[in-house]
Amino acid sequence: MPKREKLSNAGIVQTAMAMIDLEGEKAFSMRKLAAALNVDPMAIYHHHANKGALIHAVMEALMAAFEAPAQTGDWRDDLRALCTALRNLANRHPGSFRIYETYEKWVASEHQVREAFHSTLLNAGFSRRSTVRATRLLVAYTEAFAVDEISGWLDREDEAILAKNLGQGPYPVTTDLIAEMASPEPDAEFTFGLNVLLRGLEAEQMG
Amino acid sequence: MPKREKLSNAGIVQTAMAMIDLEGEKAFSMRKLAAALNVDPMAIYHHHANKGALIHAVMEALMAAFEAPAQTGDWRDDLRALCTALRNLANRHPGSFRIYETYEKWVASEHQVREAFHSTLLNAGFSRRSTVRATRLLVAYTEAFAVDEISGWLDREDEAILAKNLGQGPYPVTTDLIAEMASPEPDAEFTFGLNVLLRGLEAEQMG
DNA sequence: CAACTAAGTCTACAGCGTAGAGTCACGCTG
DNA sequence: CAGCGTGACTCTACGCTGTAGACTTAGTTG
Repeated sequence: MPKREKLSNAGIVQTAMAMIDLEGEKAFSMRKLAAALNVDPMAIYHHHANKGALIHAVMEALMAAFEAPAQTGDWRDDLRALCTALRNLANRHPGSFRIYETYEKWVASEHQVREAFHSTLLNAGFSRRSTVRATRLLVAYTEAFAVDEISGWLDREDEAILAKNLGQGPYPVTTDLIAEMASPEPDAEFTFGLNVLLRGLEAEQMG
Repeated sequence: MPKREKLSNAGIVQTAMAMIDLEGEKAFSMRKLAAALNVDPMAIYHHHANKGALIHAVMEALMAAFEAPAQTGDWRDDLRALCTALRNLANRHPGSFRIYETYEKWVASEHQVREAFHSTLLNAGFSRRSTVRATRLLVAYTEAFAVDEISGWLDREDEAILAKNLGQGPYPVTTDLIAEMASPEPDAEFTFGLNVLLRGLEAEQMG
């Protein structure tokens, strides 16, 4: 009998997160996780109360993996860096992030992310209320963008299919814009939104 | 034997959407749907190939239920109205919208939504590229905001728990902002983001 | 050594999606 | 009118899921 590593709470979470990121949430099951850990399915229940609790632990680990960039003194650059870090987190953990996007429960470690936005905005002179609202705005945009990105952009093949389907359909304007919609440059797409947001926030900061 | 209404493709989808909106995706199953329709579970498979196809039909119905407001001539007002309509859709169909937010497959009827944004922005004088990008930005923000909203804002009770947890924790700035985070006015929150976006887009329109 | 505890295993159950075969009522053709 | 095909629905059954509860085993402490 080959001696096995002892199960650890964190080890289980790490393996679970890896499986979810690779195969997606639907393909993930306690039994497959147990098989990957070379362990009886029920063994996991000695470390996590049930599947829901395990998923919650994965969410905590996900947000804990956020790496806040150092502040530079330029709040625009800092916010750009923060949003980019969040986007990078999503790309590193697509499956988990997808769950996070519509996760209902409060995840404690996500306050690490909020803290970074809050302090940057307060330092930039935003009011307390605007700081909270701007954070919500920036995080909402970044997360939704990242989820779109994870799901994959329209590629040339999709473009052709789409063109065919929309053909002489009821959406002439969109049909006409198909070429622009098939974007090969997600970075530029992301930056565009960020620039619009920051320009809008500059005005808010003054007012 | 009580005579039953004949099953219809659309009727099934409608019932399924209602169940998902009321109970959430996790609680939804083909067997429960069949029970609600007073029918054998397998009967559904004569109208939809499998559960995935049924969910897809629900997604199509969801986006088809988007009601585009009439254009007024003021592109800012029109974009505001479009985003609000999208937010309203989410609130009317919280469970389905939550699925939509991270749905990977292409949903044909969502082009109805894009079409409205595209034509408004093009008419306002945005370039073709900026039109597509601005649409992505506006839709991303609105959808993510709506999902947050659906999940429920921090209420007074959460606020107390949060305050206790963050107590003298490692997030002093966020802890200090708890009062501002417990928002009783989602409309104001949404409008704040919208205003920032539109101000940022005005600059883009000029440049 | 005995007793307790924690970790892992085994068995079992209800619920899931759905394949495949069977049943039944209807409308068409001869 | 008889026969028959066809499509809608039902029944049974299979493999997968999460997990409760009893059991086994290893390690620690008195």
